[in-house]
Amino acid sequence: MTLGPKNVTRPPVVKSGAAISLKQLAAHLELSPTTLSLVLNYAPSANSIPQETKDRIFSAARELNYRPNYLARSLRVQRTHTLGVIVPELSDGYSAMVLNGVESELSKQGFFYLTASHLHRDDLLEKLPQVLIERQVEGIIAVDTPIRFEPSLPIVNVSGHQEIEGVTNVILNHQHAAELGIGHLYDLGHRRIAVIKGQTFSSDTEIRFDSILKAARKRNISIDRNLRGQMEGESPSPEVGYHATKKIIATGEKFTALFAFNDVSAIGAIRALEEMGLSVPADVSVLGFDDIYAAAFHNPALTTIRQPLFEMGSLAAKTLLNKLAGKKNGSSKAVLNVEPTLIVRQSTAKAKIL
Amino acid sequence: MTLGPKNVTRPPVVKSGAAISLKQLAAHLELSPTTLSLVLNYAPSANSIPQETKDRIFSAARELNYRPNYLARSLRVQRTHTLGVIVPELSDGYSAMVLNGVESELSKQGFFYLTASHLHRDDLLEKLPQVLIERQVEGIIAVDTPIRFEPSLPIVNVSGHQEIEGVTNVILNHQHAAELGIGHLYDLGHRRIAVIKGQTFSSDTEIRFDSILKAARKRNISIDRNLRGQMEGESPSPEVGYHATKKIIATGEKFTALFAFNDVSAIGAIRALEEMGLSVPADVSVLGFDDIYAAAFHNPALTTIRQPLFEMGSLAAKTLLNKLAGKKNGSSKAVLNVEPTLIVRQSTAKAKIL
DNA sequence: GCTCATTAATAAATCGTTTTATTTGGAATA
DNA sequence: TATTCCAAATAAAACGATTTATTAATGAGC
Repeated sequence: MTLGPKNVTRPPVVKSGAAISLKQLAAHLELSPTTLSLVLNYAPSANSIPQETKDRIFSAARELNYRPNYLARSLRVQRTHTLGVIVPELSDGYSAMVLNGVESELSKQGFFYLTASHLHRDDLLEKLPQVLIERQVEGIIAVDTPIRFEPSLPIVNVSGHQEIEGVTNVILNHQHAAELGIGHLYDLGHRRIAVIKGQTFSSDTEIRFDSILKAARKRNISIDRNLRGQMEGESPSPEVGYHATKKIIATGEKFTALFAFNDVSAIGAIRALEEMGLSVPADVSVLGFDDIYAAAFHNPALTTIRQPLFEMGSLAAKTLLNKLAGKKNGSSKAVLNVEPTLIVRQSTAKAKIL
Repeated sequence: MTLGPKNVTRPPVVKSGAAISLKQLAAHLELSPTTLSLVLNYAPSANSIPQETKDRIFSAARELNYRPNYLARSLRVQRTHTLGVIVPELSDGYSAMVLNGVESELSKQGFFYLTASHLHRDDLLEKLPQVLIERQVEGIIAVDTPIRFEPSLPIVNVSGHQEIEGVTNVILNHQHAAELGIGHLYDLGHRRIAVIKGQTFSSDTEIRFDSILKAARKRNISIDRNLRGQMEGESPSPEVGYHATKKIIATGEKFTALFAFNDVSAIGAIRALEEMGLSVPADVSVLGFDDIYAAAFHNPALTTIRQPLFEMGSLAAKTLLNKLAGKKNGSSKAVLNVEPTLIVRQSTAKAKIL
């Protein structure tokens, strides 16, 4: 293991020099801006221009480090190659993962994006799309965010469940997810299952809960009223899962498994259970949702329903870019489904006989 | 707990209507664009214009939903109110936290930002600043990212350690951090301490390691060569900490405490230790770094050196905006220090007698 | 009745590109 | 010799705003 030279400051590779405009470059070459523009953009009409002139232009552009002003170009060609992305907030792992997928796709296609967080605030939910539109984004990707405006440009909503003209929703197959989760617990012998429901502001809250109830009913399991927890508060920390679980325990109702709304709340739930002297998974199995990074390395490692968040992000981006490319003709689906996966780790085990 | 109506699609609040330009609005009012511009921007020279006319303008703008085109305005006034932010990647919690702080400050001041990930790739490290500059960002915030270009605009580097003209580095007081960490372990009686060193591409790797050695030496502790682990590979998962720890254990050299490069690697380290039948903290104390969300809810909860990542992000943003505002005069410090905090949780305990 | 200031507005230039339409000089054609 | 065509380039308009300079009409002061 070599330590290597420390605090190396590599010589910068790119020389700077004040920005130079096309007009200045043209003056320098004693040519018109038109000619330079045609040549530099490989316009078809530039093939009447002799190679020698082209070479002069290219090499001067390189030497004087000419960089076209994207603002001016965008204004003229009416395309910004920029999207807006609206998320609840950046800190919660979920958004960051989706964003990661979005970025990976956009960067492939030369697009950039402006990020904005709405923090669940109504005023921002209304204002942010407006200011993004002022900034001439070509489309908007919303992540777990309610649409409070009439879309005047293409929109893809990750985990959106509203049916709105012009909005494509990228959503998880929740029925399948619930089948996987409840099926897994059922197969392990669990019959008394607690469920933690998400915050009211999460788009997936209702459908996830309903799907779970349905999957349970299918197996003749009913989720006792006392075993239904509710996540409350804004915090994106495990605390909300912790408190919800404490409340369930306080009812005295017995259960052998707990299906959390997501991994973060599952982690809080485990803490609450262990504080009460209950061991996971020996006494109670805990099932998470999402499969965030922390899930695999929690102790015990979380069994969870994986949402392909990165893929959902890149799918959203891909879809939006397609919408932009295929003007009009791409009537584009209103819903795109992605499939969940059951990831079995250490937080679930055979049910204890009550 | 009420379930509430499901799948509510609230009526959109903002009506759309195709975008209208200033010129069109002016035509509609039978006034010149100049007049509208002066009035709408509250220009001083507009106070000769009678209130009645102003009212007509304002109400027409509202009714026809006039939104100034930010591109056109930016081009004219030569300000974009946009920054570029370059991060290694988005998924790793660290960048997301810093970004969160950046955003919170920028949104206060009406700025937006374009995010770009360099993925530790040399070509991107050189290209990204260029394309951001083409897009007329007014400054760049780099996060844990080496500067490979001569700065032609204001730059703030979070966790940067290169001394470059025009670049302000926001850095943690590593000497203090090391004192806190080693001091804590020392006070618990630990004398044989393993240290996991960061990946070579992390800006903080060298200084953090050196500071730790120095703090140890000050207490007459030397860190055995066999107890120096190295994180290897690109992955932002705990796996790299896991493997580094396995290697240390394999040397057979005994130790009672381990100081990890960060929380993610600390989590991997704990897994490796437990796999070898060593209990944390009973047999080995593990100390993390950063205090990411997962730290508090890991099992055992991580004792860690907290970096105020959110604050570092907002400080970086604030500093950059100040640089932009105070043209020339703000000779602006080259280094801004922020202070670490020791957060004691459950992963450290009194040293076992060897 | 003349000058000057004020009010209410506008024309035109500008930001840095792209694009359409036009010009220029020479060579080929009839 | 006049016409047409082509190569090589340019002028000017446009994108949608802001800003500087200018105008036209009115009223005040002497």
